[in-house]
Amino acid sequence: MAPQTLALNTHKAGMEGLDVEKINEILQKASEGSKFYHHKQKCQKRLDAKISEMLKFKSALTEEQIKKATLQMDRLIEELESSRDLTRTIVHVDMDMFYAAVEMRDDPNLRDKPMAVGGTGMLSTSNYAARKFGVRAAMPGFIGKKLCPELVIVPPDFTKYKAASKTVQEVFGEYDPNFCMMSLDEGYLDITDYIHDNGSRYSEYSEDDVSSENVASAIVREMRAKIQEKTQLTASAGIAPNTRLAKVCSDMNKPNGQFYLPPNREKILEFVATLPIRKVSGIGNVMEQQLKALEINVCSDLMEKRGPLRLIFSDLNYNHFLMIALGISDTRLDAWTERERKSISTETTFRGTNDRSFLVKQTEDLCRELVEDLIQKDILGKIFTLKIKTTDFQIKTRAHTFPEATCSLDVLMSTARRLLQHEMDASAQPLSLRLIGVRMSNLMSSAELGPSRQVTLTQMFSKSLSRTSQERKFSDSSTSSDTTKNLSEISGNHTRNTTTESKVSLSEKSCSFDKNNSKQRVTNKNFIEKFLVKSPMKLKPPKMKYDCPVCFQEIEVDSLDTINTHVDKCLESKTSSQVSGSSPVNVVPTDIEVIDICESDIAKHDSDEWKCKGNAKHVLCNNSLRERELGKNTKTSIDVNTEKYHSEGEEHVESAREKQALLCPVCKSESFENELNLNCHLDECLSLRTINDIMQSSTSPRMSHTSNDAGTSFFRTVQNYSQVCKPHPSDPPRKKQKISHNKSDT
DNA sequence: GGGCAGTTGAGGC
DNA sequence: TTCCAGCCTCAACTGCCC
Ligand SMILES: Cc1cn([C@H]2C[C@H](O)[C@@H](COP(=O)(O)OP(=O)(O)OP(=O)(O)O)O2)c(=O)[nH]c1=O
Ligand SMILES: [Mg+2]
Repeated sequence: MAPQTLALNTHKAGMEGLDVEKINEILQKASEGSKFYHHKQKCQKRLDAKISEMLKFKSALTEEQIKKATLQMDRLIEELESSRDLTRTIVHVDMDMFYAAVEMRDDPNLRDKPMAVGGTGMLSTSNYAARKFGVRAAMPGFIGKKLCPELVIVPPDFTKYKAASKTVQEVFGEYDPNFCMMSLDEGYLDITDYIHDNGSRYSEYSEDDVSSENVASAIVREMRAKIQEKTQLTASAGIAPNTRLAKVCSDMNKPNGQFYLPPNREKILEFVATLPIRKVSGIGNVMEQQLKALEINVCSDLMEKRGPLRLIFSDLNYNHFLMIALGISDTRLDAWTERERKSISTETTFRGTNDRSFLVKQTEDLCRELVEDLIQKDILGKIFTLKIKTTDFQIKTRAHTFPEATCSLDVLMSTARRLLQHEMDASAQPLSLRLIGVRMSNLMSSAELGPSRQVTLTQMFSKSLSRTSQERKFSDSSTSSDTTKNLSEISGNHTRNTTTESKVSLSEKSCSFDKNNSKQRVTNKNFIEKFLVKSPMKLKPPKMKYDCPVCFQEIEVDSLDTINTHVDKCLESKTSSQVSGSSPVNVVPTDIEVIDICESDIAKHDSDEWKCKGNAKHVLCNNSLRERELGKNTKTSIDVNTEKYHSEGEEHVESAREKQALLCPVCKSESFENELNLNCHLDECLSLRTINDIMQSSTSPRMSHTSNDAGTSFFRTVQNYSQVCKPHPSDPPRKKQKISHNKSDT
C-alpha cells in the first residue's frame, strides 16, 4: 500500500523529530488484515487511479495550451494582487492540546504522563508527551497503546471543555467583540481596531513596521497570558494580515507560542515560498497526494505550475491555489461571525451486526436524541438523512425531504425506519452495519416558520379563510391554542443561551413528543384527521400554496373550490388506479410502511397538536436538561411531564375548533359541527380501498441512484475562466478542492 | 438550463 | 481477545421536473 494510506501525519504540531520509520511499522502491523485496512487500501487504489489519469491528462497537454492557461492565470493574479488588503491585523488563537490540557489541569497525576483523551475506539487528542510516541488525534486508542504502552486514556468531558472555551471567549471579547470561534478551542480576532484605540499603551514608538510588530505581538502576548491566567491553559497564536496566514502562523510556534507575519507583500511571498502545501487549511490527504504527483510540494510550486493547474482542476480550485500561492485570503470576519448552523446530527458506532431489531432500536434511539437536540435548540428541519456505515466501512446516506419543517419524533422515527428498512430490503446479503447516524438539515427556527403562516384545513374550511394573516394572528392569540405565545410564558423564565446565538426565537411551534409512539392502527378516520383536518397551508393571499394531502403536490389555491376540485380529482385518480389487495385499512397489520405514510408524510401537518405538545416538550426538555446537569434521572421527568402537557394540548385543540362549521372535502355537500361527525361521514364517503391504495402508493422513498464513482476521473474542458473566485463566507478557513475532470474536454 | 433532491467525498476539529 | 469517532461544512455530481 502507498505509504500515505495509514502512515503517520507529521504535519501537525508536536510531530517533529520522532522515529517515523518505527512508528509506521507499528501502525502497519496493527492494521494489517483488518477491515479498516482493506477499506483504506481500496480508497488508496481509487485515488492512485485518479492520479494516474490526471498525469496522463497532463502529459497530453500541449505547450500551447499550457502557455495560454498560464497567461490566463497571470491575468487572475493581477486581479488578485490589486485586491490585496494588508490593512487588517488578524489573529488566530488555538489552544494547545485542548482536551488533553484541560484534563491535565484537572488531574495533576496526568501531567508528566503520556496521555490522550478519547476511548479505546478513538482518540480525540493527545498531550505532547504522547505525541513523542506518535500518538495523535484520530488514532484508535488500542493503536495508541501499541505505540506507547504507558499511555493513559481519559474519557472526554465536554462540559469542562465548553466551560474553558467560554472563559477563553471572554478574553477574546476584550480585544475584538466580533471575534469568530471556529471550534471550542480556536478563534479568529481582528485586532485592527483594538490596536488603533489602545496601541499606544503597548508601545511608545512610532508606526513603522517594526513597532507594529511590537504592538501586535505585545497585545497577543497579553491576551495569551490572560487566557492562561484565567484557565491555566496555554494557547498559541498567529498574527498576520489575513485569516489563512494567521491560521498557519498559529501553528508555527506551538505549543504556547506565537508568530508574527508582517503585512508586507515580499515577506508574505517569502513565507509562503517554503510553506508545505499540507500546512494550509483545506489541503488534506487527498489533495496533497494529487499535488505531490504534480511535483507541487510547497505553496510557491502552485505559482510555478499554475498553467497545468488551471487545465486540470476546477475554476474554484485553481483560484484557490493562486490565492494560497499569493498569500491572499479573507481580511474581514464579518461574514464568518454570522454563520448559522446548517445541520444537526447524532451518530453511533457499535460492533458490526446484521441484527435487524438491534439496528432498528439504535435508529429509534438516535431519533430520540436528535429530536431532543432539535427541541432544545428550538429548531425544525426539512431534510432528514439516515447515515449508515457497513462493516466494511462503506458509508451511505439516505435522505428524505419533508413538505414542511418538522421536529416531530413520530415523523422522524417512521422516516428513519422506512429508510433503514429500504436499505435492508435492498441489500443482497443481510445488511451488516457498524454505524448509524441521523441528521436534520435545512433548518429553521420555529419562529422563522411563523405561526401565523401555518393553518389547518379545519381553519381553512371555516370562515377564517377570508381573514388576513394578521387578523388571524390576533384572533388566534386570543384562543387557548395560542400559537404566538412564546415558550417562556408557558414554561416560566427558563434560561436561554443568548451569548453566541444572537437569533433568539422562542418556540411557537414545535412538535409532539412520543405521542402514540407505539405502533398504531391506521384507520380511515385517522387518515381523514391527519390528512385533511390538520393539513397546514401557507397563507399567502391572494394565491396560496398548499400541499395536497392526497398527492402531496403543491397546488396553488385561491378558493376553497380549487382545493376541493383538486382533492376530488386526486381521490378519483387514486381510486381508479390499481389496488393491491383489499384488506380493510383498519385491520392492516401495524406495518412500518403503513405507519410511514400516516406519520412521516402527514403527521407533520398536525400543527395544532404541535403547538401545544411541542411547547410542552420544549418545557420538559429544558427541564430534563437541567436535571441532567444536576445528575437526576431525565427519563422520568420526561414521561411525567409529557403526560401532563399532552392532555392540556388536546384541550386547546378542541376548544379552538369547537365552533367551526366543516365541509366535506369529498362530496362538498355536507357541513358538520365537529371533526368527529365529519370523520364519520368521510368514512363512508371514501372507500377503504382508496385509502389503502393511496397509502401504498406513497410509501416508497424517493431516491436518486447516482453512480457517483469518484474512481473514474474525467477532465474538465479547457475554458476561459477569468472571474475571481469569491470565497464562500460561510466557509472561512478551508476550501475544499476536488479535481473535476470532464472527459468531454479532452 | 435552472433549481431541487439526493448521494458521495474531502476536509476540519 | 478485539479494536479505527462524532460532530460539522462545503463542493461536485446525477437525475428529474418545469
Ligand atoms: C484533530 C481533532 C481534534 N479534536 C478535538 C480534540 C482537540 O483537543 C480539539 C482541538 O483540536 P486541535 O486544535 O486540532 O488539536 P489540539 O488542540 O488537541 O492540539 P494542538 O496543540 O495541536 O492544537 O478538538 C477531535 O475531537 N478530533 C480530531 O480529529
Ligand atoms: Mg488546538
